[in-house]
Amino acid sequence: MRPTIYDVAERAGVSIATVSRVLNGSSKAAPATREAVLQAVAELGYRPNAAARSLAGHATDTLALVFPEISSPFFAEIIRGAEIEARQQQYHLLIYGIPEVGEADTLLPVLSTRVDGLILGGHCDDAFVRSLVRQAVPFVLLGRGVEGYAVSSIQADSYNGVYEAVTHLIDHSYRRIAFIGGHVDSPQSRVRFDAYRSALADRDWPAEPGWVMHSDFSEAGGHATAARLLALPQPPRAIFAANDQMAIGAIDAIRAAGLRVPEDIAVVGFDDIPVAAYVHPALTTVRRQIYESGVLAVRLLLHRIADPEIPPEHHALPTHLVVRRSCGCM
Amino acid sequence: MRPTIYDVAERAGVSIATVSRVLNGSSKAAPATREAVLQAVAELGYRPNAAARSLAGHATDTLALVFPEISSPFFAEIIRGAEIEARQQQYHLLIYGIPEVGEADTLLPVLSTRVDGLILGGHCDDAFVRSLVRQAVPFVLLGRGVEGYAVSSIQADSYNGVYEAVTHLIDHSYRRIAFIGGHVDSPQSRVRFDAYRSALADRDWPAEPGWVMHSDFSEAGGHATAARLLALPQPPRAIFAANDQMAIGAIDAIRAAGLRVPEDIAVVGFDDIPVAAYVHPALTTVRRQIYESGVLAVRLLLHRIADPEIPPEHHALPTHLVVRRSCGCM
DNA sequence: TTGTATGCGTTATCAA
DNA sequence: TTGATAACGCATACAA
Repeated sequence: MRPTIYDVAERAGVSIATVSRVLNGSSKAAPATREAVLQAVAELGYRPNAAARSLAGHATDTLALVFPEISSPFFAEIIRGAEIEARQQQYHLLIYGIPEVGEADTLLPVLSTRVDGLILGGHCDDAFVRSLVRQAVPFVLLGRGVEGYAVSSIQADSYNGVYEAVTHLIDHSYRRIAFIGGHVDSPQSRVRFDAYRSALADRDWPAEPGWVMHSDFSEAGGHATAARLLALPQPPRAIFAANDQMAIGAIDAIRAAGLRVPEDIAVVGFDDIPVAAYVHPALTTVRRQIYESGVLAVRLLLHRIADPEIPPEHHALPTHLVVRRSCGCM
Repeated sequence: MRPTIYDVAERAGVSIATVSRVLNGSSKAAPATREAVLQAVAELGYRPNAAARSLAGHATDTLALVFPEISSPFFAEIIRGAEIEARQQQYHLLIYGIPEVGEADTLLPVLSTRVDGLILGGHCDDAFVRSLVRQAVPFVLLGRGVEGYAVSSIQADSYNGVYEAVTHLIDHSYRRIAFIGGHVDSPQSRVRFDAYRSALADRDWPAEPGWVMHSDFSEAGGHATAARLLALPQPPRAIFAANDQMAIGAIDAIRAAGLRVPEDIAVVGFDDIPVAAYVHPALTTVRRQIYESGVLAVRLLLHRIADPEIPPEHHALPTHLVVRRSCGCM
């Protein structure tokens, strides 16, 4: 049987209230008793029971990460950042994948009693976000925002990143620049498309609805979509893909068609996932601070938990183009 | 304020004991009262408090995943499998990264009260494993085994996978086959090296200590190690890397040296991570059931939790060579 | 500064 | 089949 606070109290010759106090530092204890308690704790190897503690103290010291695709390189890196920061802050991290948008609703009731707050990543409908706000569950949005609600959010500055990437292609005189987006309904995908369109418009560059396609953020999706682009009567000379996985898939499709990257078609991605620097040709891409997003999400959430009244913060993390070989400009 | 079991009892006109019973199905309740309780639960939107439940019931319904590198493609995929299976079994999943081997010891005491069991992945010293056994914490080992203890483990059948890969290279007459291992002290790395050596020995194939190097399972590590291999007076004609990330790094190094894959040097990896099929040249690699490992780990752990007395199971999941372009045999 | 006593929301034991 | 009631292990208001 694990030692309880009573065992510690007895051994130290004090009451359990005193033990609790020195362990939580809630109020002063005489140095002597403090020492006695600490020693008893050490000797017994006592660890407070988390359930009892949260039952009495109304805090779980636990956060939840709720994501659509846990295992993509992008989310994996976010998880890493969140986990490290959470641990440093003495918090624990629960993880949930929600392949289906609707599943989040099922999850919430089960979850809500086990966590102090949650980090919501990727897509999920506004109705769900609203219900969270209504239930006063502390949470932050990662990778998306929501209009009209007081919710903290962290996003990459996609607009500027994409604008820079497309402008880079224009500056190197690539005409016929195609765009492969993610899920059509994703707000982030929308922003990136807007940036793409604006970049073209601002330079009076040729634009064509046929050069814009939407996929699903996967390598296979990028491959298939690029293949469709190549089959066009007027195929593109450059492709911007809204994430690196699709870009890598696109490169594969281009080569499979017997063409070369970047000589025949240039490719630019988005994210700068770890493998981007190692594929061939090395991927030119828009770097964003993935790991840092995870860290920041935890910090913002902890702030909100500590003081639910603080005004929401909206962070747009900087992005910048990393020029490698796949765009043919170096 | 969230409704408690008392609110439900009052609304249904029964005692809290009855509410608890119908919710847990522990013993029979009259259909009528059962209905009344369920209705009250629905109307109130009642959800049992997890802390109270585990305090009274001695179960947390939570598992922990303890890994060295959360964000590698390999572990990310394991997490995905474990998360899906855990959720299906109504369990929650905590996640912890332990970059330093020693950190596991610090983690355990904090962890132990919050989970019913844990899944240990990657490296951690035997002393730690022993202490877990001593403390009767239910756990399973993922990706490694431990000698002399009654612990369930799940591993890929690395030996046969590597043997098949190296034999494949031999069959295609590649002489001078190099081996890039992971951390020298990793048991898995050792097994893979043994398979490599045996494959060569069984065919009386040239072997050379200089062709064996150890790295760290990362792309950068694979790159650096391959570069050292290329600088040898007698550089290898083929490289087997103990995971795909190192293989991808190695390909990059080979190209950086002005050589071609597979024409000048063939490369084979291990794992078959999702991106392996999309890099160039597409990576020939030993596929193992990563996702399935995660699922199986949860199942074995749950068995062990349900009955700590069951004998440990050791699973060696099948592997097989997936021939793509990087080995030059197709 | 320290101790007593109560409550947190369940499950489980025992009677009824 | 149901209902009191005692744990479960801790935090904390209140007393001393």
